Amino acid sequence: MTRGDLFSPACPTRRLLDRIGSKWTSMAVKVLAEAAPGEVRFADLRRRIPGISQKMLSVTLQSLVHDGLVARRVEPAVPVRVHYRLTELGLSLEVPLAALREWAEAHMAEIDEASAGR
Amino acid sequence: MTRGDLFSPACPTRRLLDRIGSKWTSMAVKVLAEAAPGEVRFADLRRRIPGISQKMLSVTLQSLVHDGLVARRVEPAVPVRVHYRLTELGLSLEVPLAALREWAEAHMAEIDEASAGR
DNA sequence: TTCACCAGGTAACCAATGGTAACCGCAGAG
DNA sequence: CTCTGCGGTTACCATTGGTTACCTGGTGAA
Repeated sequence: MTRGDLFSPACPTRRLLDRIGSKWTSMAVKVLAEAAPGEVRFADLRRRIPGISQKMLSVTLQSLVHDGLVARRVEPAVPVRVHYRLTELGLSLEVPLAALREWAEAHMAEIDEASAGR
Repeated sequence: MTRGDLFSPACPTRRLLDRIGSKWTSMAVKVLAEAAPGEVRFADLRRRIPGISQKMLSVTLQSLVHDGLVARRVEPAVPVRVHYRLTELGLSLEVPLAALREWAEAHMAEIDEASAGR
């Protein structure tokens, strides 16, 4: 359907997953949630998310800020410091997300087993 | 990293989201969960997931079966009928997923508002 | 006979995602 | 005077994900 597609206004879940399901978002949210209600600086986030590049961290945070899940605070210090923290909305998302995380930690081994099995 | 990349063995959440976060998986799981513990046939799924193509439903179901979240049963009838249902693992995933769905239904409007705002 | 249905498979294409590398200005350390 | 760290941005590429379109092969309906 290349056309207008008025469908799929439905399922907000998919739209949510489109936002938080991208490669690095869940890890960023996790790190920010662990630090909540404190803030984390850009470079700290980078260190705590192994393998992420500056660009990807940047765009990931931008989208989270854009969606109102993360707040960005610029400290006008000498080399400018930028602090990130979860908003209230972000913190509320943390609840179901933590449940999903627990499930993942408990059951991903079974998925791996099934995937490897055949 | 086109190379081996030994990093990111961590965060099972991201690996989970890599699997269930793709465009159609969440909707397929939802439909199967609504029908659980009953089964749903291919064409029924196709009708209940507006906009999905045959191919995408096919590959989506394949990956779910591959990951052990969905079971596939072939009924050797005249034009062969294929039935899908959530496995126990899939059903257990439904719990945190339902929580995420509830969050999405309750709060996506706020995200939309924030996104539209700027 | 021709059509549509069933459950897919295949091929080709296109857009979006993700990744690498380089660059920016500014500061303090050496 | 050069190097590093800070918080990005930009340009460029490769890979992936998703899409349309067409194929199969057997069946019952028109």
